[in-house]
Amino acid sequence: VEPTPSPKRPTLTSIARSLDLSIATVSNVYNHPDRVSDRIRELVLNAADAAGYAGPDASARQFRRGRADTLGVIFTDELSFALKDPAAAAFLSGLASSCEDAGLNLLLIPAGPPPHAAKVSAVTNAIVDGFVVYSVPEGDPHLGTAMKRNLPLVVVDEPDSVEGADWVGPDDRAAMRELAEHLIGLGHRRVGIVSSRLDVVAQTGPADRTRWGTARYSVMRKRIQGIADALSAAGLPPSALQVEERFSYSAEAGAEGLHALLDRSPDITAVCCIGDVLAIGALRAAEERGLRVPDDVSITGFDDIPEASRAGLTTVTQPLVEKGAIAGEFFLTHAAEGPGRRHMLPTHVTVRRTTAPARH
Amino acid sequence: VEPTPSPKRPTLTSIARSLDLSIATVSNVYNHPDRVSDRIRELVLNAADAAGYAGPDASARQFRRGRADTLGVIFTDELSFALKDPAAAAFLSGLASSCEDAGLNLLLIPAGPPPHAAKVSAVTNAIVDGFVVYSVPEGDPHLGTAMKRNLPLVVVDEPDSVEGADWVGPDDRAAMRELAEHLIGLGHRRVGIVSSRLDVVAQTGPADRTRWGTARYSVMRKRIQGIADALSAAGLPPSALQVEERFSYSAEAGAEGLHALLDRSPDITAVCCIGDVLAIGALRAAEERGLRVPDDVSITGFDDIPEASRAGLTTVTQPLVEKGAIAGEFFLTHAAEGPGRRHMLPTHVTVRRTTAPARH
DNA sequence: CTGAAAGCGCTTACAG
DNA sequence: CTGAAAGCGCTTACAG
Repeated sequence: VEPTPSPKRPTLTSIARSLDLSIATVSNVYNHPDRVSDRIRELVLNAADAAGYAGPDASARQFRRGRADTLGVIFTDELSFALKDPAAAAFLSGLASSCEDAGLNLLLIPAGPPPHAAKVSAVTNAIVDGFVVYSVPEGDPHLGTAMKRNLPLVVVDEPDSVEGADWVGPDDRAAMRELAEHLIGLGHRRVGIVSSRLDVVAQTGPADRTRWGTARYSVMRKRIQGIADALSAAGLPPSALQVEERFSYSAEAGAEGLHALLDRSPDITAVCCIGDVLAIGALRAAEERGLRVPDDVSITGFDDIPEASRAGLTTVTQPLVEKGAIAGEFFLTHAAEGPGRRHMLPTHVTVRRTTAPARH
Repeated sequence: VEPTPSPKRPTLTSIARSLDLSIATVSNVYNHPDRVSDRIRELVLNAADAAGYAGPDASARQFRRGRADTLGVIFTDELSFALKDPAAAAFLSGLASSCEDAGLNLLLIPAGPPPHAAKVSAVTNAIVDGFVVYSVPEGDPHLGTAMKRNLPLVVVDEPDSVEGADWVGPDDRAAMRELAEHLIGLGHRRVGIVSSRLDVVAQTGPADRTRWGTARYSVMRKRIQGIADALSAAGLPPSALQVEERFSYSAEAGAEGLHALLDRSPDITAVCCIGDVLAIGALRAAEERGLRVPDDVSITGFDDIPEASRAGLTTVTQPLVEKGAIAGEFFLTHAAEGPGRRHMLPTHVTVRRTTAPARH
């Protein structure tokens, strides 16, 4: 009489042994059902069921096969932060649609803000076939870690040029310049900008040219640069531009930013927010001050999230969902088409109800 | 003279061999740096760098250790779909915040709508330490697969009672009843409901009592039931309630729903949308019809997403981010506190600017 | 259709 | 501080 097997977690081996079959056959039941007789298949499935065996262990399987069928996504911020941005959610939604078609899972990797980076990054241990890096600052340590893993890498938005990576994003500078030209055309001569943090080293309040000109968040830098380009092309002095920096990217920050800007420069007639979420908050802040938009101040955003159109916000439209889909495609076609591809997303200025001629 | 090793991907073993060290020592350099002399550590790290070795292979490591440090999240819909709902994004954000603190990654598993379920579910192969299932219909096959894996399981919203799982969600029925009482108090006697799909088997158009009473999406069922409760407690006949079902959960669907409802029952004075996203669309549809809200029609939502407050929507407020955080906590404390816990989320009716006395 | 065998790359006691 | 050895659970040619 054999001893009854101890009540451990069942494995392929234990199922095989209990049935006096080889593990190869049991494996085939799950992986190549057609290579196995009906009788055996049923036998195995029943035994598995009885033993509470849910099929081959996922991590042993993945280890053995060498493919994770998973794409890792790295965000700038804490995940919990990033997901509050509808633009990021839209991006993720587009990415998910590429992945679903290919049967890929998405692993969200909480990279944490650079300060945390002393510890081993979750990027090191992520079981993935490649990475999509969403908008991280230049020199980000998680990006560095991802690069070392020698897996396909797709960078979204920033940093601008990462060796061995594909890239997808808009031309932030040109897009924002076009928006500023719209404003200048309306007669605006004093422009304020509300930005979320420009650099890894936090700073709140007015940001001078040196500060924003060397920002390691290159998307922010370029958007501001685009406005500066337009202003200077119109012959306006550097003082025509005021930048107010906040730490977070939220409606609250946008509201604070607008207040700060108008408190210190009451002659500002147009406030460009670096993103729609900030602009939504700025709209509310203008109302709090008893200012009518657009009659008293013009306010603009960037991204064109769904709420922007409902709020009538004038903004720069970029294809957010498509951005995610393209990032997914880049990963999927990485082997065939190699790294180094760049996909510039089309943008346009969408004029709605928050911009109007400057009041003088 | 030894042959130079072939240019394969470097491994712990190849690094060890090239340095004439044991693999245990090389492993220690990465896993227990303190157990290793400075000299050896540097030696190994340099050799690894030169060889392009990024550290122990993630999946071999995970296989060996037996812990994935990853939580799997299963959504009802295609992921790409789910992420368009700000309530889901807020939930995920809360979940991410619990996970970040614990150093867990989040694996988003595209479960796909039930029709797809014939194939092997991604749930089977997901390398995770547990699952959070977000609002799936009763009898969902992915949920069944997840249950079989014998891992900690947390169910959010629905289904209602899953054996061996923890649960977190609001009391949908009571919450919606309270909202309906608010409406009845304002004199409304004919109420329309716009719902996204009620059952796995799609159907668009009017949903009769049998349809919604047996809906496998229990959240929808309960919310409708809550309104029916209030109406019947007020002595109103079943015909006081009209339900319009759409397939998707989107602003467009909400707009279509409102139009359909008012086309067929022009005497409806209040439209309850089963969620805020639908309500946002219904608001727009009312405008399209030249109806003033709330003077001509009252419109309500459910969830209280950020945009709801900006739109002035009267709705049921539930703590969305907290819901995610609690789901994360449940997973984290699963071992200690065992399954079967239920956390009922508090809700309240938030009256804003889209409800007013009924026009007669 | 079924099975014996090799081996994926690593970590962990344990011994020295 | 360093190393020899066992083994995690599985899949895949290959042979019969």
